[in-house]
Amino acid sequence: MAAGDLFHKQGIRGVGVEAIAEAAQTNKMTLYRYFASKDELITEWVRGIVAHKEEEWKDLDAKHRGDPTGQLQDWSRRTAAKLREMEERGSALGNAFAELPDPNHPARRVMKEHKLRTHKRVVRLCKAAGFPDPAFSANLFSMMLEGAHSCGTCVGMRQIGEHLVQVVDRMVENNQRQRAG
Amino acid sequence: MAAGDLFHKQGIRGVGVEAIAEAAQTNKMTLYRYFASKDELITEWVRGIVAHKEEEWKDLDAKHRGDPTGQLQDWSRRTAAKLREMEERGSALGNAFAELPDPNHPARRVMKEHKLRTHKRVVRLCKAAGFPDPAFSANLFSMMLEGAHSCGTCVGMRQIGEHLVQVVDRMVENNQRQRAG
DNA sequence: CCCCTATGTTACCGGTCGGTAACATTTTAG
DNA sequence: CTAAAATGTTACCGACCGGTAACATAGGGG
Repeated sequence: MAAGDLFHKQGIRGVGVEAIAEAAQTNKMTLYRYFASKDELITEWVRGIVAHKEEEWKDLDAKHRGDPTGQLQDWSRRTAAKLREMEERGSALGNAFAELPDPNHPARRVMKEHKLRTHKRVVRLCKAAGFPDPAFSANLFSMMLEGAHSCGTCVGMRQIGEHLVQVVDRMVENNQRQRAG
Repeated sequence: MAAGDLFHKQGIRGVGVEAIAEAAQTNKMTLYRYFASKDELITEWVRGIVAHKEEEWKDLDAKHRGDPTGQLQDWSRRTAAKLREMEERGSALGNAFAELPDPNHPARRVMKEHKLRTHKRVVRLCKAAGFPDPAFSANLFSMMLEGAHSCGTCVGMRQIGEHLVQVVDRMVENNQRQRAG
């Protein structure tokens, strides 16, 4: 869905259905034959993003099977890579969350469930990696990964990405050293 | 400005000028005699938030004069306290940022300058606190503080606040131990 | 008391937006 | 080739929104 770029760049509320249709190389009428409302469009877009992220987690899991610390490190590296080519406008999901004040909006539910799944996954990884307080470390990771987006707008995405990777690496190494020694 | 609550709760774009006027216990006309446009209203609101935050930094500085680590710790504690009484809807500034896609919007400029000032301040504090890599540590702090808002929506604001405080405390203590030993 | 200023009221304008109806056109399948 | 299904086109509706004009009402200082 190329229309998603519009949502991300101009904000959900800032882009009209007509523009969405144009970006999707169709027209409003056909759009409304597939989606009942703009909200459904939004929700489907969010669902797509979430699905993509979950897919990435599967990739991560496949590439580092039985290596939780490797997964965590790769996760930070991928995030840093994405940050590098983002520049200015923040996270798509984060912005969408901000633009949908209604807590009962279906798109919000999708996001929340995804967030929860992701968080549980990170906790699980931290536990498997042998962190003494998995919930604590997971929160730390999540906070940084989330915060990097907004923080990068003033520090520069490259630097924030690098530091992100460094922090995660350092935490992982410290943990491994502690377990070994 | 009580109208600011509306901006925060319903989103900038989701609240009309009429509603703003009502919240300010006046009417649209009088509003437009003081503010040229809705964008100016937004900008002034953002300016208010920023001013309040800067004021808090002054407080922090006054309360912990010559004690940079104390400032950092108190900063995290105050943020945690605010998180605790926030529940659901994220950071006002963060959301505003997401809702103003135009990078040349005056409100965005205000936010960006504030972010930059804050970041420099944190770097300065980290340097004064004797952190070996101040830029690195400052980024770490900032990332966590920013990320806590969005992260708290799935973990719970209380827990995220506690962990935030713990992390900062631990970092500070580690640093002090390293300098002493 | 009166004038001047600040505030309130109402109605309105132009524009945009989400969504729909009716009809024309193209594509696909049998 | 033809019938049916999908897609495109145009025009429109009602609602809302940012912003303004004109006028009414207060209210405070001389």
